[in-house]
Amino acid sequence: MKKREVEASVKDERLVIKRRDQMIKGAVTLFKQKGFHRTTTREIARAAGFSIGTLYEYIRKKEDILYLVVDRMYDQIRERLQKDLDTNQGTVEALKLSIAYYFREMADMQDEVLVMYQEAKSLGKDALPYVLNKEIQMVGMFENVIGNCVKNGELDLTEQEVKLIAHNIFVQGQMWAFRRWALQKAYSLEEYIELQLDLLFHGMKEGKVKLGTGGEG
Amino acid sequence: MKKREVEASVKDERLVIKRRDQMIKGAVTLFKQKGFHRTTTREIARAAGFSIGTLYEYIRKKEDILYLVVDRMYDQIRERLQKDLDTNQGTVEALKLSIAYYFREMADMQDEVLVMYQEAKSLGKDALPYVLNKEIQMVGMFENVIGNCVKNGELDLTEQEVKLIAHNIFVQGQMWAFRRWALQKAYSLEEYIELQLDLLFHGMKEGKVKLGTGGEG
Amino acid sequence: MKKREVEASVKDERLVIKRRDQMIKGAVTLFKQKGFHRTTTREIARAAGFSIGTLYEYIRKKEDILYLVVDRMYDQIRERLQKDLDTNQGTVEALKLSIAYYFREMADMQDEVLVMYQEAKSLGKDALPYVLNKEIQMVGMFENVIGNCVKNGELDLTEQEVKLIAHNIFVQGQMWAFRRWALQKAYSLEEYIELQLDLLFHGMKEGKVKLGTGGEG
Amino acid sequence: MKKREVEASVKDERLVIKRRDQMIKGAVTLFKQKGFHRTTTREIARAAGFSIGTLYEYIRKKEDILYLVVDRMYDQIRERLQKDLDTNQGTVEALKLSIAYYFREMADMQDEVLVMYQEAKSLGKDALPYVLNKEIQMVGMFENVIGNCVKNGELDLTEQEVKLIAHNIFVQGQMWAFRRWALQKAYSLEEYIELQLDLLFHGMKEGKVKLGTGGEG
DNA sequence: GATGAATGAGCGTTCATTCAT
DNA sequence: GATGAATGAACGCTCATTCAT
Repeated sequence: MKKREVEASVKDERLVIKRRDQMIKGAVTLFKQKGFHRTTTREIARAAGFSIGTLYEYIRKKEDILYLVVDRMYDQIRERLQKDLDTNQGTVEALKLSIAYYFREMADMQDEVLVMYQEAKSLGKDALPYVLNKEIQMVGMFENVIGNCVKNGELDLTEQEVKLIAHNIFVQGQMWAFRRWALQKAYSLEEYIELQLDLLFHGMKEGKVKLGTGGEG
Repeated sequence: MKKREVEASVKDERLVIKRRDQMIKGAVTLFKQKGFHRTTTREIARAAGFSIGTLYEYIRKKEDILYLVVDRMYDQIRERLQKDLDTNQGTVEALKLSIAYYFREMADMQDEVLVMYQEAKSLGKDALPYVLNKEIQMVGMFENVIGNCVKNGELDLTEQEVKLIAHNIFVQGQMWAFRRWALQKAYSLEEYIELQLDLLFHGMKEGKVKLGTGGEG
Repeated sequence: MKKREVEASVKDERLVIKRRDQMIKGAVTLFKQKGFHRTTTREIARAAGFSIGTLYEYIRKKEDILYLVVDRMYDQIRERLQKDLDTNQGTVEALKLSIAYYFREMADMQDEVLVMYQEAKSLGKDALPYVLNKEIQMVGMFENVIGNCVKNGELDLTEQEVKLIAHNIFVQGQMWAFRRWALQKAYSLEEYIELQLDLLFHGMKEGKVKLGTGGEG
Repeated sequence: MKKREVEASVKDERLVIKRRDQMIKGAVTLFKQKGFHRTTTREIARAAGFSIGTLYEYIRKKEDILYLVVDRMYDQIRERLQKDLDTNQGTVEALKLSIAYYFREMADMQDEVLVMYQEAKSLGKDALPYVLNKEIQMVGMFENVIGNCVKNGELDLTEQEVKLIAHNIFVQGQMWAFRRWALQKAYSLEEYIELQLDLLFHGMKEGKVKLGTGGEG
């Protein structure tokens, strides 16, 4: 999918990038604090260090800022993840490390993750698909590494299972952020990672009681 | 936690319930389409079938509507879940049925779940804790049934594991709604349920290749 | 000037009077506290002890209530004043007593006076002249008693002076209320009365320095 | 007491003053006609010659306009008065001129005075004391010049009398405005001034009839 | 005669967006 | 290229008034 371009009146490409950096930096801070809707364009301009007039030289609508912010976030996350997964040799051991790495990255970007998940719906009909596509790509990255383990014979999973596991991992990374109010009281990040990994790989452990005999089979 | 009451000017309790039903029904539809912030009070009134003046006879602030919506959802979900879990005998087999039941219920209330998930943060400082508390209670319900399986000896899990599994189940129920754009293309609901149950109970199945040499055995 | 009638839907005259009494009593209290504009018709109805619907059986517009209230106040003040002045024999001594009496009455009705003076302007084009007429009548009462003193030869004043003195007295009675924030800190009511009387009758007392020769040359 | 500042979004001080001038001018006219509460912000903006949006670039709340209006009036009156009183040599003759000057000024600002007198109570809890303080200062100015006459030996008055006379003068200046409906029919301004001055300095003139003998004892 | 639910015009205020300088 | 004053549509909310019961 082609990158959705945000139009700027200013021609100087270098300047556009610089100003948008300032803009995004300011906007992220504000969105974290008060959300997209409660943040005014004036506030963003001020946080970015220039005037409201200047702001509008680099975007067309307020929503463009949200898009720019979300786009940047995805790129950051994917970039880090990519770098890690590139070194992944397709073993279960490496997979575990990658998942743990991903969980830590997401924990590191908690606020950003929250912004992304709560405000993305405010993106217009043209920007949203583009953003969703980015997420599909990221899930795809996990599908690949898990898929490699299957190819290696280290795991025995159908394609459907692989896909769903990738989604689960992806969501569990976000969970740490969007359920922080519950999870972060009960677990340290490392405990969370260890437990989730264990559950991912082994599921719920059965007790010694025989299940077979009666049940509802 | 005491129920946060939304004040109405109208005294007739029956009428209050009826009008709020209309209101909630209209609001859910609108919130789903455009989110809480983009929905105006006039639109909600119109969707509910009465005037803006009448709307404000039944609430005090726009946010009250969101609270009412979210509160209603939680109550519905919990009520249904409660009813099901009450008949749960604390066996693994029953647990599976309950999880499947929960997944189906959540799928049934997709729109509501989406609203809940994306707009809850717009609730004010007094309503939010109340809502989070409701979620804790619901997660607690799963903790209990899983805990019973542990007591029975059918499952062998620590308390921490039980808690996290409950959270995972809870989130996976929501996932079907908030990741519909990906999941519902790839799976039917029943496939989703079956796969998730399998993963929950058995984790990723290992292949025949020996892993042993290094790792954590 | 004919009494401006406020129309009522209810026919029973007795009831109209009774209900309006309740209404006025409640309204005065509220107007004192928050003024006419900040008081809602619902509040007045509640304070009066009946429903908003009933309120409108006895008036036509909110402004009618203000008129009723102001009208009542004037009647009260005038009635009291009348009673006193009726016994006035037209001597200076009696005039002083009447002025003092009037000052005390106005002090007694401070809140009412404030309402009258701050809200009367909100009366419509038809009610205002009627109310102003009442004030002219009251000022006229003072004009009469002062005029009597002139006729008696106890005072030597032109008609114009009499009229202005009557206005001054009238305003000085109100002053105690509308400048309470300054006067009531500096004087007790009796001090105020004594001082004002002295100034009214003798003006500023000259010192012993000769003034005569001619200007300040 | 520190000046209560009304915040403006616009930075250009010159412009702020200019726009507020327009605003105050328009607002006075409207407040005079219909009072503060019945005047809408849109009307004020229109009367000032700009849009509602622009209006709010120069104030924060509707009440700010009232404050601005009242503040401006006080400043104008005091400034003029100050200028006059500064040249006052503390003689009775000069005092008379100053009072006459003050009466004329107040007559000149009738509309403003009316607004001040009737709407000041609508000022909020923070602006009101500030405004009352201004009035105390103005009354204080009269206290001073009268006090000087006492020091000179031209007048023989206690401190309490001086204070009350100052209040009376102050109120009589306003009277011409707020009782215009009666006074301006009966007197020309100059007549009013002459009569009031005479009454202030000499009180009611006694007739030739002996009062002493017995009175109404 | 009493009620109170319903109405909707109208309020104060905000804020994304424009455009002359 | 930068500025910020100006704009006005649109918002949340209030409340005088009506009218079916």
